[in-house]
Amino acid sequence: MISCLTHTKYSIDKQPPNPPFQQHFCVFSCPTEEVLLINIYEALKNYRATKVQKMDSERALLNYFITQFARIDPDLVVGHDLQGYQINILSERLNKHDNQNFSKLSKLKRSERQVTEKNFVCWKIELIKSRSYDLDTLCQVILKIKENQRIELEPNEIPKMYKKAEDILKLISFTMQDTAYILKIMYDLNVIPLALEITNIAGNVMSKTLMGGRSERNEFLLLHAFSENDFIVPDKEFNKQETDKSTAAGKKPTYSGGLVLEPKVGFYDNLILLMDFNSLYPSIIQEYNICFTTLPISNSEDDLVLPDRSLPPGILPTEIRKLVESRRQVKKLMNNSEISNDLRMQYNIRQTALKLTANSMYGCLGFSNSRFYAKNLAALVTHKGREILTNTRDLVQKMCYEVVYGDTDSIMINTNILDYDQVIEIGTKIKQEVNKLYKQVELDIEGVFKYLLLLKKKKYAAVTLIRTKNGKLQEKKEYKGLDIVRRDWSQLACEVGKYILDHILSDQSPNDRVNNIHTYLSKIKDDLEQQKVPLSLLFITKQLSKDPKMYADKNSLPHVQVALRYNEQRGGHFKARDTVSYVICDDGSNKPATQRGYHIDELKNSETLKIDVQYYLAHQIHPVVTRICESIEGTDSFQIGKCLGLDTSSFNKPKQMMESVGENIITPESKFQNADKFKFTCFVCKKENTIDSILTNNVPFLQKCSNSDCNARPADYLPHIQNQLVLLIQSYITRYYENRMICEDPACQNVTTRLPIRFVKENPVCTMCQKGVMYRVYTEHQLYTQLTYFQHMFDLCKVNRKPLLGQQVESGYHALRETVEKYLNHSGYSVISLTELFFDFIIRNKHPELIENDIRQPSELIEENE
DNA sequence: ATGATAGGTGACTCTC
DNA sequence: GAGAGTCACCTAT
Repeated sequence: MISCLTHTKYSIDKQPPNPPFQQHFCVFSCPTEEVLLINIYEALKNYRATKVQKMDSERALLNYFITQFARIDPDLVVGHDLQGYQINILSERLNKHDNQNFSKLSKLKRSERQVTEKNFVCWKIELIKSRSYDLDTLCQVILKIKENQRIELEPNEIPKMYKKAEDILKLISFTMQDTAYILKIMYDLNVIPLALEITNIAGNVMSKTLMGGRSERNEFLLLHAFSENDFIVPDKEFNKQETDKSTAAGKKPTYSGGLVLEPKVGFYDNLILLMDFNSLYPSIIQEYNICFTTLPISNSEDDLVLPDRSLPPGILPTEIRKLVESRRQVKKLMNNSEISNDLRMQYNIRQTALKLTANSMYGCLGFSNSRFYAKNLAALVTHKGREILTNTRDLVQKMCYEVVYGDTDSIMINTNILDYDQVIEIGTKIKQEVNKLYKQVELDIEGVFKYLLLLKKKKYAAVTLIRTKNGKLQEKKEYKGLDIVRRDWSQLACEVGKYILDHILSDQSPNDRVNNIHTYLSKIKDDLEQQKVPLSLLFITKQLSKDPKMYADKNSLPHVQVALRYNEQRGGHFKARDTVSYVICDDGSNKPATQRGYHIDELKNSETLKIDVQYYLAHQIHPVVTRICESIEGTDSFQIGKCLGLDTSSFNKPKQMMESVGENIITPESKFQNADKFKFTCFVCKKENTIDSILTNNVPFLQKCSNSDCNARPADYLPHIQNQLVLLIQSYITRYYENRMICEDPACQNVTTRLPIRFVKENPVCTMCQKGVMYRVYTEHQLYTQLTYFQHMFDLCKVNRKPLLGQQVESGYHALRETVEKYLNHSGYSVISLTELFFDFIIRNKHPELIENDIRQPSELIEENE
């Protein structure tokens, strides 16, 4: 069966026509002539939706189609999965019937030497991102049709549809409907206008644009540019690289790329400023005049010499400049409020095409099969990119702002404040400072995060704030790199993960957050066990990177096994670059989960297969949720496993309470509320200065004595202050080593400096009342907090709005901070866990001189402490 | 055959 | 069995 829609006046540079097509037909023949469908002609008489032709044989069907195709003589043919499937079937059937009219269609075959006039839309393009690219999914994603609105038949079901006249009519409807969907998808994506714009920019052949391959477009653009400037272009074969034998998968990078800064992992509820360089690589090429005409070309990554500054702009930078300038002009035209929507759309497509072209220039420099391959140029671009990012980070840090992350062309800055406008102000200041250093490269404010959960390099979630036209702040969630944005995790795992993230990225008490999460997980477990979860949420989708038959080791690759079996048993046609969806089932076997993947049709047609609930709990939901909650207090892998009803016996023990975890959530005010303030006497007036922050009434304490009658500048007698600081710190340390312990029972109040022998769990039992547990009067934690407080107080970077400070004052603070840090670095507290500190207790127990004299039950010592 | 590299994760194999 | 090394996928930029 073949169905076809045609439009004879389609404009490639205008909005899609309405109605979408003018003529239509459907032609079919029955697979076997044994089936006598007496009533089919009768049924067709009443079918008015389209013109239907019933042919007596496949040969006649093909003849009819070819005649119609020749009559229509299309310039553009649109289909879904044409290349590699539909066209192959057509040509195979034509060959089989040795059709004399074959030549009329020969233009279909790319192998023909004759230049093809037909343009086939085969764009696999970057126009959309989708979990899968089968027609059903595309209809849902692009046309927004509902999940079961379109009927998709299993390949093996189709022949059965020819046994009844009413089924044939259904089949005709389905096919016509699909044809209309395909056309609508192409219209909605603006495929042709965009391809036309790109083609006009690059100066290549439009059919090649539609066939994909950026490197050829890039090649044409440069060929035009070089010949206009009277250069001799490189021979097509000149740059041919040795074909890498392991091209399929084992492609190793040949030079270094972008720099990714080590993220300061955690949850932030301050405003975070996101800044990035606009089109960094195109800007670098212009900034440093990187071109084939300004530098020698080599294949060595080490040749990183900049062009002489006196050289005139090269061809490559000039071409990029033209693209960028055109785009700027088109965007200006686009924002004119007086133009029609038609024109605005056209401008928008054009500026998109210009951006895509400018951004693809760098990639082609590093592409080893490009005619303009120049590895050293590509390496120089990325080298400069790394340098710029590093310098920017250092500069921002020098301005006393905390950089928490950055990737290739962006940095995230923790502003430590909550006011949106102030953050924008800071961003503007940073922007000005950075942009002083470059002519072309330009840093800009990209956004402001209200919340940020930073998990790993390239993995984070955030709530962005956007200022709307009426001045209000709008929130928008963003997820980057997390499991929940990947198609190789089931939608169930993604939705559970998203739910939990949304709870973390919201105003809730930490307690409510964790409780909500745990309750939700238990509910999901119940839903899954009671089969309340829709099957479609359980699909796991993976792409075949090569033809399924070409995999050497398919045992651990479920999607490959499913594809092979489906092709073999159910008339499927999975091939290289197709996506395969499968579910993990309990099939009664003991095989590993990787060998229990099944296609949805296999599950539906089987009475023995069941969803493997355990797999989804333990290998889909658990890892996804655990990773998201990694830096959230109050839950961990063990807890999450328990909620999901997993066997937790093999899990790692629950994490030790670490002081550093969640530090970002605690404000300095609450953290240091019990710490002592810093005091020093003025060298001149002898009055005591009490310091609780770096500034008092916006005046730094090193600038002015707190005694208003005293005119001394404390910074002038810095050594005096330093010495007082040292004595103070030493007094705290002495207090810690006094080892004074107090009984928890207020009625007892026993105080001792000797460690009792009897312990209950980790706690020593009071020597006096024999009941209460004893605690240190001054703990290592208190000492550590005290020292950290001083460090914090002398740290200029912790001040949000720094007034202008003199050099002497600034270096004074620096010296005080260093004094504190000398002692802090000596302390093991920040690196040693509490467990090890308790071990320290035990060691002391083995020194008799430290132990109470009245040892009555020495055996307990061994027993308790072993 | 048809821009690039950086990075995380799961599953397997091999080694000690 | 822990760990390193490999492949396969998918994503960020």
